[in-house]
Amino acid sequence: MRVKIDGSATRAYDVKRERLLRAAARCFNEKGYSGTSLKDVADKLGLTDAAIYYYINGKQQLVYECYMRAADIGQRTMDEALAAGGDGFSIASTYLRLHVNAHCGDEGPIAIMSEIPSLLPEHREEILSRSREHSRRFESILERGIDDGSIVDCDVRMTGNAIMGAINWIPKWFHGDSTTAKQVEQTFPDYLMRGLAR
Amino acid sequence: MRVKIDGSATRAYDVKRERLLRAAARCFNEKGYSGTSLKDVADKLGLTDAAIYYYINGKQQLVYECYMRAADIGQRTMDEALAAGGDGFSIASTYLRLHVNAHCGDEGPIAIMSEIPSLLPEHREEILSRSREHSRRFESILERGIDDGSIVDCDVRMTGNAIMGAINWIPKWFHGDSTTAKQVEQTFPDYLMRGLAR
DNA sequence: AATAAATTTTAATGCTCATTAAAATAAACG
DNA sequence: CGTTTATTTTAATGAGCATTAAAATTTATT
Repeated sequence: MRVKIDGSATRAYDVKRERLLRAAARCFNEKGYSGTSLKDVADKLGLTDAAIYYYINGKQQLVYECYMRAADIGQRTMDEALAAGGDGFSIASTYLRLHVNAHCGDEGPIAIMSEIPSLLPEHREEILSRSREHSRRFESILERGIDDGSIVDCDVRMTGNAIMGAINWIPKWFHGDSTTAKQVEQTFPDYLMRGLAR
Repeated sequence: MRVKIDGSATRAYDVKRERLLRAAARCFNEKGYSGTSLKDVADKLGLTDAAIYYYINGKQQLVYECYMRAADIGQRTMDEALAAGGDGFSIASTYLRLHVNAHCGDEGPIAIMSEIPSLLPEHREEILSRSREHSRRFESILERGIDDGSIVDCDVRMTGNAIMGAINWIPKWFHGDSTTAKQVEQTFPDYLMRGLAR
């Protein structure tokens, strides 16, 4: 295991570690946590399975960090959308555009939280709570839109579930070609938002 | 292994076998194919893992049958919606209602095809082809609606992906309480269809 | 180049879990 | 009851895979 001296110490290491997280996220999204062997992940990087342990503590740590990274990105996306301002409808719209882009764009694949039950109890609690917080924030955007008249009256919990589901399912069929990526980014937010418009 | 004499021979056996498929589908939906051990499934039935082999040939056979069952139900749902008739919009609407109900209603959990890569090659081909066929049929309903003016002009491939994703994700958060089931059945088709209306 | 540090590999180890065969129990039937 | 048939369990086998330690290799430093 490596010890970091200071923040600037090891750029190369950090880059490779990030690459590892992305490769893992892609594998997990495609074949599930348990369906992915460390060899699968290592193969994508041209490494041996054992080499992964130089960057991370084990497989559980790997999902955990993938999920945390996804939570971070989701949170940032939400912050950004709120900062952009506007009525509820346009905030939600901005959020969707950014979030779809996070899945399909160059930021690389972000992990979908499809196997919470496979997490270690101590991780599960934290991830689940962040995920719930994220849903709650999205629902409150919908509520705001309903209040300001920009979004049609609806069950925000269920509608939120529908929208998030549509997005979370993307990695199941989208495998990263840039033509399709553009289609997704243009179509998804449009369709999902049309269902909310008054 | 059991040999069936004739169609009517063993009612009890068939019932238990069906129960097994449902228990497996629920487990697979929650924890993924590889994340589910035969013991997990057996526990839900009050059996030992080995007992499962009395009903089915192995774990691969189990997913295969779960996925086939899902494909059967999806196909029947689609047939029914088409038989009900109407313009494209109302066919799509009927289909969504039936399909959401298949996930949340008493028909029990139906497997979502979230781990195609884990299937044996000979199974994968068949399941994948049925799944594609199903998508194609749904897209053609959307096209029909666009032609007859009941559905807004859109990219049917992407819009179909969005709708199917929203539905496929349901089992990730819905765990079978009947109050929520009603909410889903009332809200989902409504929201998903509003995005298609002209 | 010589040494030190960083990175990766090889080669075990052990655990989980699917699978199988044989034995045990339960149900049906005469 | 006793005997056959159906169902389930116990116990053993073996494959796959995460994990670890030590060795080998590559990269940086002087």
